[in-house]
Amino acid sequence: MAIVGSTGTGKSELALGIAHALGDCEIINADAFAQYIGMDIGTAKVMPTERQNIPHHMIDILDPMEVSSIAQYQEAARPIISDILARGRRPVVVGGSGLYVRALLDEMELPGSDPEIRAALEQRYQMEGLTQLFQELQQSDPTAAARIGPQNARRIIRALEVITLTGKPYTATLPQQEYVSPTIQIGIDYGRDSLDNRIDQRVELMRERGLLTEVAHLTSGEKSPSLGPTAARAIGYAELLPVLAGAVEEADAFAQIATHTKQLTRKQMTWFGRDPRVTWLDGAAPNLLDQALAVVAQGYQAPAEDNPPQLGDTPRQRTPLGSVSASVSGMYS
RNA sequence: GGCUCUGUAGCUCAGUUGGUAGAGCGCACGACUGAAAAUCGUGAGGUCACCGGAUCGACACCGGUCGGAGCCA
Repeated sequence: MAIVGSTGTGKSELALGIAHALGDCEIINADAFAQYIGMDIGTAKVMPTERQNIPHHMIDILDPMEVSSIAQYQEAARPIISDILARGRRPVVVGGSGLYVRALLDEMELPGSDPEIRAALEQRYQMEGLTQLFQELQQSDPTAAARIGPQNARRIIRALEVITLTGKPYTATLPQQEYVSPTIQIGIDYGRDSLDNRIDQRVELMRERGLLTEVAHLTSGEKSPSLGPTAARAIGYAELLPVLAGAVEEADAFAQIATHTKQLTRKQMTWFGRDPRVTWLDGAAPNLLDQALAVVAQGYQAPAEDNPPQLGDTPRQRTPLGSVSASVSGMYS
Protein backbone atom coordinates (compact mmCIF):
# COMPACT_ATOMS: atom_id res chain seq x y z
CA MET A 1 0.00 0.00 0.00
CA ALA A 2 1.03 3.61 -0.27
CA ILE A 3 0.25 6.72 1.74
CA VAL A 4 0.47 9.87 -0.37
CA GLY A 5 -0.44 13.52 -0.08
CA SER A 6 1.31 16.79 0.27
CA THR A 7 3.83 17.88 2.82
CA GLY A 8 2.49 18.41 6.31
CA THR A 9 -0.59 16.21 6.08
CA GLY A 10 0.58 13.62 8.58
CA LYS A 11 1.44 10.78 6.20
CA SER A 12 4.20 9.41 8.39
CA GLU A 13 2.00 9.39 11.44
CA LEU A 14 -0.81 7.61 9.63
CA ALA A 15 1.62 5.06 8.23
CA LEU A 16 2.93 4.31 11.70
CA GLY A 17 -0.62 3.94 12.94
CA ILE A 18 -1.45 1.52 10.17
CA ALA A 19 1.74 -0.44 10.67
CA HIS A 20 1.13 -0.65 14.37
CA ALA A 21 -2.46 -1.80 13.91
CA LEU A 22 -1.70 -4.42 11.28
CA GLY A 23 1.52 -5.67 12.78
CA ASP A 24 3.06 -7.00 9.56
CA CYS A 25 4.11 -3.81 7.81
CA GLU A 26 7.41 -2.22 6.91
CA ILE A 27 7.71 1.37 5.80
CA ILE A 28 9.45 2.53 2.63
CA ASN A 29 10.29 6.20 2.55
CA ALA A 30 9.40 7.89 -0.75
CA ASP A 31 10.59 11.33 0.16
CA ALA A 32 13.64 12.40 -1.77
CA PHE A 33 15.20 14.39 1.03
CA ALA A 34 14.55 12.10 3.96
CA GLN A 35 17.11 9.80 2.37
CA TYR A 36 19.83 12.16 3.54
CA ILE A 37 21.66 11.54 6.76
CA GLY A 38 21.51 14.51 9.07
CA MET A 39 18.75 16.35 7.25
CA ASP A 40 16.32 15.72 10.05
CA ILE A 41 14.56 18.85 11.17
CA GLY A 42 13.95 20.37 7.76
CA THR A 43 12.51 17.19 6.33
CA ALA A 44 10.40 16.49 9.42
CA LYS A 45 11.95 13.07 9.39
CA VAL A 46 10.61 10.31 11.59
CA MET A 47 13.58 9.72 13.85
CA PRO A 48 14.69 6.23 14.90
CA THR A 49 13.29 6.68 18.40
CA GLU A 50 9.90 7.52 16.92
CA ARG A 51 9.66 4.51 14.65
CA GLN A 52 7.98 2.24 17.19
CA ASN A 53 10.14 -0.70 16.14
CA ILE A 54 8.59 -0.65 12.68
CA PRO A 55 11.33 -1.20 10.09
CA HIS A 56 11.93 1.89 7.93
CA HIS A 57 13.70 1.66 4.60
CA MET A 58 15.19 4.18 2.17
CA ILE A 59 15.77 6.65 4.96
CA ASP A 60 19.12 7.89 6.27
CA ILE A 61 20.99 6.22 3.43
CA LEU A 62 22.68 9.09 1.59
CA ASP A 63 25.37 11.54 2.50
CA PRO A 64 24.22 15.13 1.83
CA MET A 65 27.03 15.49 -0.68
CA GLU A 66 25.65 12.67 -2.82
CA VAL A 67 23.24 13.22 -5.67
CA SER A 68 19.89 11.53 -5.50
CA SER A 69 18.12 10.29 -8.56
CA ILE A 70 14.89 8.58 -9.33
CA ALA A 71 16.59 5.71 -11.11
CA GLN A 72 18.96 5.03 -8.28
CA TYR A 73 16.06 5.23 -5.85
CA GLN A 74 13.98 2.83 -7.90
CA GLU A 75 16.85 0.42 -8.25
CA ALA A 76 17.48 0.34 -4.54
CA ALA A 77 13.90 0.33 -3.30
CA ARG A 78 12.26 -2.24 -5.53
CA PRO A 79 14.32 -5.18 -4.23
CA ILE A 80 13.45 -4.10 -0.72
CA ILE A 81 9.77 -4.27 -1.55
CA SER A 82 10.19 -7.70 -3.13
CA ASP A 83 12.02 -8.85 -0.07
CA ILE A 84 9.32 -7.61 2.27
CA LEU A 85 6.66 -9.37 0.22
CA ALA A 86 8.74 -12.53 0.10
CA ARG A 87 8.85 -12.55 3.87
CA GLY A 88 5.07 -12.41 3.92
CA ARG A 89 4.91 -8.87 5.20
CA ARG A 90 3.35 -5.75 3.74
CA PRO A 91 5.29 -2.77 2.40
CA VAL A 92 3.88 0.70 3.08
CA VAL A 93 5.27 3.34 0.76
CA VAL A 94 5.08 6.78 2.39
CA GLY A 95 6.11 9.97 0.72
CA GLY A 96 5.32 13.16 -1.06
CA SER A 97 7.73 12.93 -3.96
CA GLY A 98 5.24 12.02 -6.64
CA LEU A 99 7.64 10.69 -9.20
CA TYR A 100 9.44 8.59 -6.61
CA VAL A 101 6.16 7.01 -5.57
CA ARG A 102 5.25 6.19 -9.13
CA ALA A 103 8.71 4.86 -9.89
CA LEU A 104 8.04 2.28 -7.21
CA LEU A 105 4.40 1.45 -7.73
CA ASP A 106 4.05 1.64 -11.48
CA GLU A 107 5.55 0.03 -14.51
CA MET A 108 8.23 2.54 -15.36
CA GLU A 109 11.48 1.86 -17.11
CA LEU A 110 13.88 4.71 -16.81
CA PRO A 111 16.15 5.07 -19.82
CA GLY A 112 19.81 5.11 -18.99
CA SER A 113 22.08 8.01 -18.31
CA ASP A 114 25.65 8.61 -19.34
CA PRO A 115 27.70 11.22 -17.51
CA GLU A 116 29.82 11.96 -20.57
CA ILE A 117 26.91 12.48 -22.92
CA ARG A 118 25.20 14.58 -20.28
CA ALA A 119 28.28 16.69 -19.71
CA ALA A 120 28.76 17.19 -23.43
CA LEU A 121 25.18 18.37 -23.79
CA GLU A 122 25.53 20.71 -20.83
CA GLN A 123 28.64 22.09 -22.42
CA ARG A 124 26.91 22.63 -25.75
CA TYR A 125 24.03 24.32 -23.97
CA GLN A 126 26.51 26.83 -22.57
CA MET A 127 28.37 27.31 -25.83
CA GLU A 128 25.69 27.06 -28.49
CA GLY A 129 22.58 28.03 -26.62
CA LEU A 130 19.29 26.37 -26.02
CA THR A 131 17.75 27.18 -29.37
CA GLN A 132 20.28 25.01 -31.16
CA LEU A 133 19.58 22.04 -28.89
CA PHE A 134 15.87 22.51 -29.21
CA GLN A 135 16.07 22.49 -32.99
CA GLU A 136 17.94 19.22 -32.86
CA LEU A 137 15.26 17.76 -30.66
CA GLN A 138 12.61 18.98 -33.08
CA GLN A 139 14.35 17.06 -35.84
CA SER A 140 14.99 13.83 -33.99
CA ASP A 141 11.75 13.74 -32.00
CA PRO A 142 9.14 16.35 -32.92
CA THR A 143 6.60 14.94 -30.50
CA ALA A 144 8.89 15.26 -27.53
CA ALA A 145 9.98 18.72 -28.65
CA ALA A 146 6.39 19.89 -28.83
CA ARG A 147 5.60 18.57 -25.39
CA ILE A 148 8.72 19.85 -23.68
CA GLY A 149 8.76 23.30 -25.23
CA PRO A 150 11.67 25.50 -26.27
CA GLN A 151 12.45 26.93 -22.82
CA ASN A 152 12.82 23.82 -20.73
CA ALA A 153 16.58 23.33 -20.82
CA ARG A 154 16.61 20.62 -18.27
CA ARG A 155 14.25 18.33 -20.11
CA ILE A 156 15.54 19.16 -23.57
CA ILE A 157 18.97 18.01 -22.47
CA ARG A 158 17.62 14.87 -20.90
CA ALA A 159 15.61 14.05 -24.03
CA LEU A 160 18.66 14.45 -26.24
CA GLU A 161 20.66 12.34 -23.86
CA VAL A 162 18.15 9.50 -24.02
CA ILE A 163 17.92 9.71 -27.81
CA THR A 164 21.69 9.63 -28.16
CA LEU A 165 21.91 6.74 -25.78
CA THR A 166 19.09 4.57 -27.04
CA GLY A 167 18.76 5.69 -30.62
CA LYS A 168 15.02 5.76 -30.06
CA PRO A 169 12.63 8.67 -29.70
CA TYR A 170 11.99 10.08 -26.26
CA THR A 171 8.28 10.32 -25.85
CA ALA A 172 8.36 12.71 -22.90
CA THR A 173 5.15 11.17 -21.69
CA LEU A 174 4.56 9.36 -18.49
CA PRO A 175 3.60 5.75 -19.07
CA GLN A 176 0.14 4.45 -18.34
CA GLN A 177 -0.67 4.17 -14.69
CA GLU A 178 -0.18 0.46 -14.26
CA TYR A 179 0.76 -1.06 -10.93
CA VAL A 180 3.68 -3.44 -10.80
CA SER A 181 1.69 -5.36 -8.22
CA PRO A 182 -1.73 -4.63 -6.75
CA THR A 183 -1.59 -1.59 -4.55
CA ILE A 184 -3.89 0.43 -2.36
CA GLN A 185 -3.14 4.15 -2.43
CA ILE A 186 -4.50 6.32 0.33
CA GLY A 187 -4.23 10.10 0.05
CA ILE A 188 -4.55 12.49 2.94
CA ASP A 189 -6.38 15.66 2.10
CA TYR A 190 -6.75 18.93 3.96
CA GLY A 191 -8.60 22.07 3.09
CA ARG A 192 -6.20 24.62 1.74
CA ASP A 193 -6.48 27.11 4.58
CA SER A 194 -5.94 24.57 7.30
CA LEU A 195 -3.05 23.04 5.39
CA ASP A 196 -1.44 26.48 5.07
CA ASN A 197 -1.91 26.97 8.80
CA ARG A 198 -0.31 23.63 9.52
CA ILE A 199 2.66 24.62 7.37
CA ASP A 200 3.11 27.93 9.16
CA GLN A 201 3.16 26.06 12.45
CA ARG A 202 5.46 23.40 11.09
CA VAL A 203 8.00 25.94 9.84
CA GLU A 204 7.90 27.79 13.13
CA LEU A 205 8.53 24.51 14.91
CA MET A 206 11.50 23.82 12.65
CA ARG A 207 12.94 27.18 13.58
CA GLU A 208 12.48 26.49 17.29
CA ARG A 209 14.06 23.08 16.97
CA GLY A 210 17.16 24.63 15.49
CA LEU A 211 16.98 24.13 11.75
CA LEU A 212 19.54 26.88 11.26
CA THR A 213 21.94 25.06 13.56
CA GLU A 214 21.33 21.85 11.69
CA VAL A 215 22.19 23.47 8.37
CA ALA A 216 25.27 25.09 9.89
CA HIS A 217 26.34 21.74 11.23
CA LEU A 218 25.81 20.02 7.89
CA THR A 219 27.98 22.53 6.09
CA SER A 220 30.75 22.83 8.64
CA GLY A 221 32.27 19.37 8.62
CA GLU A 222 35.58 18.68 6.99
CA LYS A 223 34.06 15.91 4.92
CA SER A 224 31.11 17.99 3.83
CA PRO A 225 31.89 21.70 3.65
CA SER A 226 28.73 22.17 1.64
CA LEU A 227 25.65 20.34 0.49
CA GLY A 228 25.50 18.32 -2.72
CA PRO A 229 23.46 19.49 -5.68
CA THR A 230 20.34 17.65 -4.58
CA ALA A 231 20.48 18.43 -0.88
CA ALA A 232 21.27 22.10 -1.47
CA ARG A 233 17.90 22.47 -3.16
CA ALA A 234 15.87 21.13 -0.29
CA ILE A 235 13.33 23.54 1.08
CA GLY A 236 14.51 24.68 4.47
CA TYR A 237 18.13 24.23 3.51
CA ALA A 238 18.36 26.24 0.29
CA GLU A 239 16.91 29.28 2.04
CA LEU A 240 19.17 29.10 5.08
CA LEU A 241 22.48 28.75 3.28
CA PRO A 242 22.52 32.48 2.42
CA VAL A 243 21.66 33.28 6.03
CA LEU A 244 24.80 31.49 7.15
CA ALA A 245 26.70 33.46 4.55
CA GLY A 246 25.29 36.64 6.03
CA ALA A 247 23.46 37.63 2.88
CA VAL A 248 19.87 37.21 4.06
CA GLU A 249 18.01 37.91 7.29
CA GLU A 250 16.92 34.84 9.17
CA ALA A 251 13.32 36.02 9.48
CA ASP A 252 13.07 36.58 5.73
CA ALA A 253 14.49 33.15 5.05
CA PHE A 254 11.95 31.44 7.27
CA ALA A 255 9.16 33.36 5.60
CA GLN A 256 10.47 32.06 2.30
CA ILE A 257 10.58 28.54 3.63
CA ALA A 258 6.89 28.77 4.49
CA THR A 259 6.04 30.18 1.06
CA HIS A 260 8.05 27.58 -0.77
CA THR A 261 6.53 24.80 1.29
CA LYS A 262 3.05 26.00 0.43
CA GLN A 263 3.99 26.14 -3.24
CA LEU A 264 5.26 22.62 -2.94
CA THR A 265 1.95 21.40 -1.57
CA ARG A 266 0.13 22.89 -4.57
CA LYS A 267 2.39 20.98 -6.92
CA GLN A 268 2.04 17.81 -4.93
CA MET A 269 -1.72 18.03 -5.05
CA THR A 270 -1.61 18.54 -8.79
CA TRP A 271 0.55 15.48 -9.06
CA PHE A 272 -1.40 13.13 -6.79
CA GLY A 273 -4.76 14.62 -7.62
CA ARG A 274 -4.61 13.39 -11.18
CA ASP A 275 -4.08 9.78 -10.11
CA PRO A 276 -7.61 8.35 -10.03
CA ARG A 277 -6.44 5.30 -8.13
CA VAL A 278 -5.92 7.22 -4.91
CA THR A 279 -8.60 6.97 -2.24
CA TRP A 280 -8.72 10.31 -0.48
CA LEU A 281 -9.40 10.67 3.22
CA ASP A 282 -9.98 13.83 5.20
CA GLY A 283 -6.86 14.44 7.26
CA ALA A 284 -8.86 16.29 9.88
CA ALA A 285 -11.21 13.39 10.54
CA PRO A 286 -10.85 12.17 14.12
CA ASN A 287 -11.14 8.56 13.00
CA LEU A 288 -8.69 8.89 10.14
CA LEU A 289 -6.80 5.76 11.13
CA ASP A 290 -9.98 3.67 11.27
CA GLN A 291 -11.03 4.94 7.87
CA ALA A 292 -7.63 4.10 6.45
CA LEU A 293 -7.70 0.63 7.96
CA ALA A 294 -11.13 0.08 6.44
CA VAL A 295 -9.83 1.04 3.02
CA VAL A 296 -6.92 -1.32 3.44
CA ALA A 297 -9.13 -4.19 4.60
CA GLN A 298 -11.45 -3.67 1.68
CA GLY A 299 -8.57 -3.68 -0.75
CA TYR A 300 -7.07 -6.87 0.59
CA GLN A 301 -10.41 -8.68 0.47
CA ALA A 302 -10.93 -7.87 -3.14
CA PRO A 303 -9.99 -10.44 -5.77
CA ALA A 304 -6.53 -9.99 -7.13
CA GLU A 305 -6.50 -8.47 -10.56
CA ASP A 306 -4.06 -6.57 -12.62
CA ASN A 307 -5.52 -3.44 -11.19
CA PRO A 308 -7.00 -3.50 -7.73
CA PRO A 309 -10.70 -2.77 -7.63
CA GLN A 310 -10.89 0.14 -5.24
CA LEU A 311 -10.17 2.60 -7.98
CA GLY A 312 -11.91 5.65 -9.12
CA ASP A 313 -15.45 5.28 -7.97
CA THR A 314 -15.03 4.41 -4.34
CA PRO A 315 -17.67 6.29 -2.35
CA ARG A 316 -14.96 7.65 -0.10
CA GLN A 317 -13.09 9.24 -2.89
CA ARG A 318 -12.78 12.93 -2.43
CA THR A 319 -11.49 15.68 -4.57
CA PRO A 320 -8.07 16.81 -3.44
CA LEU A 321 -8.18 19.99 -1.42
CA GLY A 322 -11.88 20.09 -1.97
CA SER A 323 -11.74 23.30 -3.93
CA VAL A 324 -10.65 22.47 -7.43
CA SER A 325 -13.46 20.08 -8.11
CA ALA A 326 -14.30 21.35 -11.56
CA SER A 327 -10.93 20.79 -13.15
CA VAL A 328 -9.98 17.70 -11.23
CA SER A 329 -13.21 15.81 -11.41
CA GLY A 330 -13.28 16.54 -15.10
CA MET A 331 -10.11 14.55 -15.44
CA TYR A 332 -11.72 11.58 -13.79
CA SER A 333 -14.55 11.32 -16.26
C1' G B 1 7.31 76.39 9.65
C1' G B 2 10.68 76.22 4.94
C1' C B 3 13.02 73.18 1.05
C1' U B 4 13.50 68.59 -1.67
C1' C B 5 11.87 63.74 -2.97
C1' U B 6 7.64 60.56 -3.12
C1' G B 7 2.29 58.09 -3.66
C1' U B 8 1.20 52.99 -10.37
C1' A B 9 -1.13 45.07 -9.57
C1' G B 10 -1.13 41.68 -2.90
C1' C B 11 4.61 43.32 -2.41
C1' U B 12 9.14 45.92 -4.64
C1' C B 13 9.26 49.03 -8.53
C1' A B 14 9.56 50.45 -14.50
C1' G B 15 6.76 53.74 -17.48
C1' U B 16 10.68 56.87 -23.16
C1' U B 17 9.18 64.28 -25.82
C1' G B 18 0.88 63.61 -23.34
C1' G B 19 -2.66 58.73 -27.20
C1' U B 20 -6.22 55.28 -20.48
C1' A B 21 -0.20 50.69 -18.31
C1' G B 22 4.34 46.81 -17.68
C1' A B 23 8.37 43.66 -15.01
C1' G B 24 10.02 40.63 -10.99
C1' C B 25 8.08 38.24 -6.82
C1' G B 26 3.46 36.42 -4.76
C1' C B 27 -1.38 34.15 -6.23
C1' A B 28 -4.43 30.54 -9.44
C1' C B 29 -4.22 26.49 -12.97
C1' G B 30 -1.46 22.88 -15.82
C1' A B 31 2.60 19.67 -17.96
C1' C B 32 5.96 16.19 -16.03
C1' U B 33 10.42 9.14 -17.14
C1' G B 34 17.94 9.15 -14.24
C1' A B 35 18.62 16.68 -9.82
C1' A B 36 11.28 15.98 -9.37
C1' A B 37 11.16 19.91 -2.93
C1' A B 38 13.80 19.79 -10.11
C1' U B 39 12.44 22.08 -14.79
C1' C B 40 8.86 24.39 -17.79
C1' G B 41 3.94 26.41 -19.63
C1' U B 42 -0.84 29.24 -19.10
C1' G B 43 -3.80 32.75 -16.48
C1' A B 44 -6.24 36.30 -12.99
C1' G B 45 -5.22 40.90 -10.53
C1' G B 46 -4.65 48.21 -11.37
C1' U B 47 -11.15 54.60 -11.11
C1' C B 48 -2.04 54.91 -12.14
C1' A B 49 -3.66 58.61 -3.78
C1' C B 50 -7.79 62.40 -4.11
C1' C B 51 -10.06 67.06 -6.27
C1' G B 52 -9.86 70.63 -10.00
C1' G B 53 -7.49 73.02 -14.55
C1' A B 54 -5.35 73.64 -19.65
C1' U B 55 -5.77 69.85 -23.88
C1' C B 56 -9.43 66.48 -29.07
C1' G B 57 -7.01 63.35 -25.39
C1' A B 58 -3.33 62.74 -19.04
C1' C B 59 -0.32 57.93 -15.12
C1' A B 60 2.59 61.72 -17.50
C1' C B 61 1.69 69.07 -17.73
C1' C B 62 -0.37 73.09 -14.01
C1' G B 63 -2.84 74.21 -9.12
C1' G B 64 -4.65 72.36 -4.64
C1' U B 65 -5.86 68.42 -0.74
C1' C B 66 -4.38 64.16 1.93
C1' G B 67 -0.47 60.32 3.13
C1' G B 68 4.92 58.81 3.31
C1' A B 69 10.65 59.96 3.42
C1' G B 70 14.71 63.15 4.04
C1' C B 71 17.23 67.91 4.85
C1' C B 72 17.20 72.94 7.04
C1' A B 73 15.40 76.16 10.84
